[in-house]
Order: sequence, then C-alpha cells, then structure tokens
Amino acid sequence: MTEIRYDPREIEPRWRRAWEEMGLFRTDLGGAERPCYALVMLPYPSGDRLHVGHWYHYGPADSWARFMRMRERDVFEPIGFDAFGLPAENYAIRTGIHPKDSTDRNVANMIEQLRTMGAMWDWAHTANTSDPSFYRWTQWIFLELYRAGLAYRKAAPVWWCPTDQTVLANEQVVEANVCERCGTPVEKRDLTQWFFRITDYAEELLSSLDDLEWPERTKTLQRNWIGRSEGVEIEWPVEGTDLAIRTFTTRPDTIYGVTFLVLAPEHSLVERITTDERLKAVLDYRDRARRLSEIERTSTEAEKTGEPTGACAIHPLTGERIPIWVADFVLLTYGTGAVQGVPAHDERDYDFAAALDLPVRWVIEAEPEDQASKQGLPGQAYTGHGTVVDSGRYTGMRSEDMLPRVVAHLESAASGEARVHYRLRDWLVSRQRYWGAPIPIIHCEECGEVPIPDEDLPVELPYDVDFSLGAGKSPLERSESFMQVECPSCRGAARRDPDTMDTFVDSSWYFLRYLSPHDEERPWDRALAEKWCPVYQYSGGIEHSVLHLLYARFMVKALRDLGHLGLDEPFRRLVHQGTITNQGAKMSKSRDNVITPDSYIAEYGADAFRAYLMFGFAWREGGDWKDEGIRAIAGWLQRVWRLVQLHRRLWSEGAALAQGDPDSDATRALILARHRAVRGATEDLEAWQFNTAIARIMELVNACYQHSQLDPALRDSTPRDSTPRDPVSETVLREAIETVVCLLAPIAPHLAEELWAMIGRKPPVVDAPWPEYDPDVLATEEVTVVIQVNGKVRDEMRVARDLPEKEIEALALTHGRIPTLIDGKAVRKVVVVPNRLVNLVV
RNA sequence: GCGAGAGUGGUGGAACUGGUAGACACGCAAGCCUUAGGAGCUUGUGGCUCACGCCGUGGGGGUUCGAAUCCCCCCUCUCGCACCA
Repeated sequence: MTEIRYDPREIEPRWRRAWEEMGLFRTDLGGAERPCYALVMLPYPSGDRLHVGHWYHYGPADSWARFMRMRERDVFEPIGFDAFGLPAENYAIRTGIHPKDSTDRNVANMIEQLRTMGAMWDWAHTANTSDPSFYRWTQWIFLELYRAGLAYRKAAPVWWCPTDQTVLANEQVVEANVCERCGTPVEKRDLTQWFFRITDYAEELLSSLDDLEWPERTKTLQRNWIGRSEGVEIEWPVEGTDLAIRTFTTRPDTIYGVTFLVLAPEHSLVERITTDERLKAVLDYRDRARRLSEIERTSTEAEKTGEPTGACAIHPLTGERIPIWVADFVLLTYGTGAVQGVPAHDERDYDFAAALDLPVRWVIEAEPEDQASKQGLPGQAYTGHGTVVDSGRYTGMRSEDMLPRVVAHLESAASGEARVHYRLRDWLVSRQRYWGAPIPIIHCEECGEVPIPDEDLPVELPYDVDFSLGAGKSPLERSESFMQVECPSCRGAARRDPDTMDTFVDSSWYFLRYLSPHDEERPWDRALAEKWCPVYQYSGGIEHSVLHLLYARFMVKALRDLGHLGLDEPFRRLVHQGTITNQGAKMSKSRDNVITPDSYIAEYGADAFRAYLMFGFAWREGGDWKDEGIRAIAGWLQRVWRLVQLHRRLWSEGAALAQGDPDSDATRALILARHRAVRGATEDLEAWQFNTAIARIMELVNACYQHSQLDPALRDSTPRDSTPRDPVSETVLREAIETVVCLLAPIAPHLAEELWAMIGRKPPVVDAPWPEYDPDVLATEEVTVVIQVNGKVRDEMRVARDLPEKEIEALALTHGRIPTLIDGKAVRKVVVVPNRLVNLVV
C-alpha cells in the first residue's frame, strides 16, 4: 500500500485562495445579530520575518475566533499596524531609509506573511496608525481632550532618555529607571510638555476594574499602578510666620509620635521658612539632591541624609514645637511633598531619625505576636496596629479605632482634611521625535496656544525632514516649512508645536477605527462602536498591563464624557499569551537566538505549526521551544487525514453502511467517546486551553481507529493483532469522524476544510455548526467506583449510576479482595462519594 | 523590602467545588510490517521490589476518612512595584 499523506503545501494555499474568493472573512458589521469582536493587540511592523511570538499569539487567537464563529457568533476579527514609533526612526538614522518608506514596505511584507497563517482577518477593516487617514483622528481626539481641559501643557520635572532624545511617560520607565525602549538610564529634566489628565479618572479606572473579566494578575498590576491611598492631609503652622506645611499621612493614629517634619528639598516653602543661618546649607543640599541621579536618590539602600531648616512647626494637637527638615527621601511628586516624621512607626522615618540622631517617640504598643517576630524590637519601627499610648485623649484605645476619630478631630479643628492620593501621574504624551502624529497645536505670540481647526486636519507629517537626533529638540523643529504657519485666530505669524504624540495614543483607540476605517467624516461610527464594543475578547501580552490597557481604558472613559461614545470600558474579556523562549532565554535579535517559523512552515505547513504551538504549551504560560514537538503534531494531523481517507467509503454515494450491532460495546464506546470529546473540546476552547482541547480530539481519533474495522488491505500494513473486533455501527463511526473534522476546524483550518470537502460537505467548515454533546449520553448507566481501605485505593468496581450509598457500601464490602483486606475487622466508618469512590475505614 | 504567580515522571504538560496523581503527547523499550524509512501498527513505560506491597506532586509540620489542591513555617524560580508617607 502506498503511503497515505497529505501535502500542506498544496492544500493550504488552495484553501486560502478559495476563502478569499468566497469573501469568507468579510464581516457584515451592521447586519450582525450576535456580535463577537475578537481583537488581538496589533503588531508593530518590523522588517523581520514573522517570529514565533506572532504565530503563538495570532494562531490560537484565530482558532478561538473560528470556534466562536462555528458556535454561530458573528465574529469580527481584524488586525492592523501600530506603525508609528521609534524603531523605524532609529533605523532611518542608521541607514538613511525614510521611516515612511521602511514602514510602508514592512507593512506590505507583513501582510503577505500574515496571510500564510490562514487567519480570518477581515482585510477590509484594517488600520495603519501612521496613515494620515488614521492619525487625522488621533489629532482630532487630542483636540477634543484639549478643548475639554483633559489635554494640557505644563512645565514639570519629566523623564528624559538621553539615547532616544525624548521625554517618556512614567509608564515607559522601567526597572530602576531605565528607558523601556533602549535600556538607557533616564534622567529628570524640567521641561514644558503635553499631558493627558488621566488622574481625573484614577478613581473610576480603579473601581470599574472589578467587573472586567481580566486575569486577576493584570487587575492587580493596574491597581498597584494607580496606587490609591486613603489618608489625611494635616496642616502644620510654621512658627513665627503665617505659612503652613501640609503633610499627607495614611496613619494619623501615630500623630502623637511626630518628632519632626520633612520637606522634599524642592518644596516651594523651603526657601521661605529656612532661617538665615541654615539657608546656605539647605540650598547646597537641594542642589546636591538635584544632581543625584534618580537611581541613587530613590535607592532604599542609601543612607538617609537631610538638613534642618532651623524652622519649627506647631503640632496641631499638642502645640509642641516640631523641627522642620529637608531630606531627599521625600518626593515632591507624591502626596504634598512633605511628610510628618514618626520614627517609631515608620521604617523610613526611623532610618532617618537614626541617621541624624533625632528623637523617637513610641505611641503604639506592638502586639505580642509582632514583638516575637522582628517588628517592635529596639532598632526597628513598629508599623502594625496595637494599643495607643502617650496620645492624649486617645491613650488606651486601639489604633484602628483611633484612626477615624483623630481624622474627625483634625477636621473639626480645621487642621486636617481626609484625602485620597494616587500614585498615578498624568500621562505625558509629547515626544521630541519625528515618526509620530504631530501635535495639532499652534503657538502664537498673540493668542497663545491655538488648536488647529478641525477642517485643517490632519496636520501632515512632512516627508522631507532631517530626522537625525539633535540636542533634545524635535526634528520637526528644524523644518521651517512645517513650523511656520499662520495663526488660525489672528492670522499673524505663528509656529507649530514641534512635538509628536506618544504612539500609545494611537493604540488607545485603534479598535474603534477598525469598525469604519474608510469613514472620512468621523473617527468611528458610533452605532457600530456601541454595537461591537466593549470588545468581546481581547488577547495580547501582559507587558501592556499598565501601558496600553490603562491608556485605552482612560481614552474610552474620556470620550464617553465628551459625548462621543456610550461605553465605559474598551475590553470586556482579556487573555494573555505566554512567551516562547529558546533554551530558557527570551528570543531577541541582539541575542541572535530567534527561531524563524519559515522553515517549519515550509516543511510541515501552517496548520501543523499552529497546532504545535497550541498543543506543546500551556498557552498562557508559554515555554521553551522544542523541535520534536512539531513533528509529533504534524504526524497526528497525518493520522487524522488517514482516518478520513481510509473511511471514504462511508460517504460514497449510496454506500450501504454496516449497521453492526447498535448496542455493541464498540458502538457504545464510540458514541461515548464522541460526546466526551465534544464536551471537552468545547469547554477547553472556551477557556483558551488549546492543549487539552487537542488532547480530547486525539482521544476521539484514537477511539475511531480502535473501533473501526478497517479492511486490512486499506491499511499501510496489517496489524499483527487480528483479533476480531466488535462490529461497530458505521453510521456511528461516520458521525464520529465528521465530529473529528468539525472539532479540528478551529485548530487546523486548512486541513479541516480539505477533509470537510472530502466527506462530501460544502465548504466552508467554519460555517458548519459546532457539534453538540448530550449530557445524558455522558451520564452513562455504569460508573467505575473506586474502593479505598483507610484512604488507599485497593480495588474498583463497575456499578449502576446513581446507586444509593447503602448499596454501594454493601457491594464494596463484598467486592473482590476487599473482604480479605478488611479481614474481619470492624468497619468504623464508611465515606461514599456518589459515582466516585467508597472509603472503608477500619 | 512589599505584592502576585509558580515548583507534578526522562520531557511538554493533565487533574472539576479536597475524592483513582501523571490525561494527551514526546521520548524510550520490545515486537510486527517493510527493498527501505525521521512512515505505519501492537504492547509496555512514575520510583523501589521477584512478589505481597511500599514510596511518590520543592522541603518540613498540620487539618481530614481522604490533600498536588486547604492552613502554618521554610527553600527555589518568574514577574510586578520599589523611600508612595
């Protein structure tokens, strides 16, 4: 017998062409009845071949979407390109190839490659963020936010990357203050920049997180990033002046333990309160602190330093004089830029007091169990709760009980105010780089900031620009033809804003544009947006947890409040894929360890490659690349192919199917196997658990082989085992094999399509209904019950389903070798888990 | 330092609300079939033991008739945050 194999190189392109000709993946957005927006985080168009990561993300995401389509959802599955950004610009600086040219070429290449995956992407609904037809609306959004006061310009100390020569958002500064992009340590600079007022939404961004079907991990990351803390702002009058220092604390119950106040060195009151004799030392200290890199300054290892200002504040409750210090461990950017020093009950304050020999005053007694551990011992602050001591009227109270009372006390004395602070800062959106959407603002000497009128949008990025890096200025600033403009308001000479927008602005709304990418009248079709959003299922890397995902949430809420969108959240459900590593290391060009899928796809086909990535890993976890895995799954696809090939007779015209014995063990087993596989695959695909879904299909394939009675001549070789099998009903067998093809359709779309046609069905298989399973069939009449003696498995028995506990117990006591094991001992206790096990305790 | 997640055969990985640990594969072994085979088929495969059996989910305790799963302590790894007051 000649070998029976299929050739993916022939099948796959053929079906992709057929799908395209059928217009299979063009979504009727308006007419859809059960919308299911299946969105993937859009790729950055790099010049490389698609890498394993693309396949690992997009292949399974498409499989999930196909599964949903077979479950009769109207699936919209688009993809686009996050095409602005630094890599293209840096590449241009290196090679002289213009970012637009390289990006356009990369996008075209990438589309060609993406097509080989056989995904259902609707290419009529795509977007390229660097296209003027797209960024025109990015600019429009900027102006909408500007008009609403949600975009504003201010001078502030901001992060600056010396390599990329641009400012960065807080969110783009990672790990000990290095640039997310290039790994260079960043520095703080005082610059005037554009911000989006995301902090206005801190509370809602936090609270509406609860209802999202997102991984807990991701929600936690966002919660931590937003960093809400509830506390009180306390006013400390400065002795001999009419000034007051405001501190923020979450622990007002320790207020009687305050022995000093500390201002950030840059605090605006520093110069005004410092006594003449201390002024020079304090200003020197401030200058030193400024020169320190942020890394040195915020290192927890560093020895605490500070200078006394010579001034004192008045304790609002005791009237005591409290010395005021400056110290660099207090950050101007958090809270009020000033803290009350409670060395006994705050570790940082303790270290500060220890380093500068300041008094420590204990006002909370450590709990006994805390004393036993490391806290509360001399040489340590006690940060827990306990009984309050030496605290006026609160003495003897529990510190938790004191807390709300002292807040009320301070408020009634007009010395304090309950406040909530957030760690979240406003989103810095301007960049001093060329390859981005220009900020649509004109600066006019007469009129100040003037927004570009809507009808003049887009502000097109000029092509002919010297985009080399220079002195921290935007390359656009060197283009006089771009910069010089007439003020739309006074018609006088004015200049454009030379900066471009953070590319995260582009990606914070792209999913709305997919719905009507060619609309020239408006950024999105509101009716469609509200019909299809929030996105039913979003997938992408966890690294975007506090960048893209937070920004997009902010954007949707802001646009809602501006009346442009009736939506609260962009993404209802979210999943993150894991990472594929190579010998334990992240794949990257610089490590030269990137695995390119091309050769595998050439040999085994896209289906096998996709299936391998789904079967060989727990998708959310990722793992290490293994060559052998793909051969295994390719072999299995051949096995499925052979299964259908070998049984083609079952579908031939007028075939007389052997009824076999409809009640034979084989027939019953096959029916059961089919329902089990459908249930398993359905539940697992729903949960993005592709590896177990495929395992369930494999079991069904194995059952089909096991129970079918192949003509030995049809096999490649005759099995030695020639024991006659139970006759199986061929109707049941046919149904089982058809089910295999359907279940395979999301996993290996090209092959399943071919098999679907082979068994005489009309393509496309993706429009076939997903197989159903019958729970009643799965509730077989017999179950295996395990018999344990003292918790150890000793035997098992087949009994009728839902047998009463008493009967199970009676059966177990006499079953097989159980009586011997019990050996006449009294059974002290019997635990019966219905349909599962019985445990005899002797 | 704080927070979150993870640790299961030689390997990738399964295991619902505590209920037969190791599904499904890879690999390996034996056999079959083949001119040939990185093809196909059958069987076996956690460890120790001739066997009865015992031991096994990072380590140590605990709860329970019963623990990979729950609780406590510890170790290791990954990822966030990192003087956030």
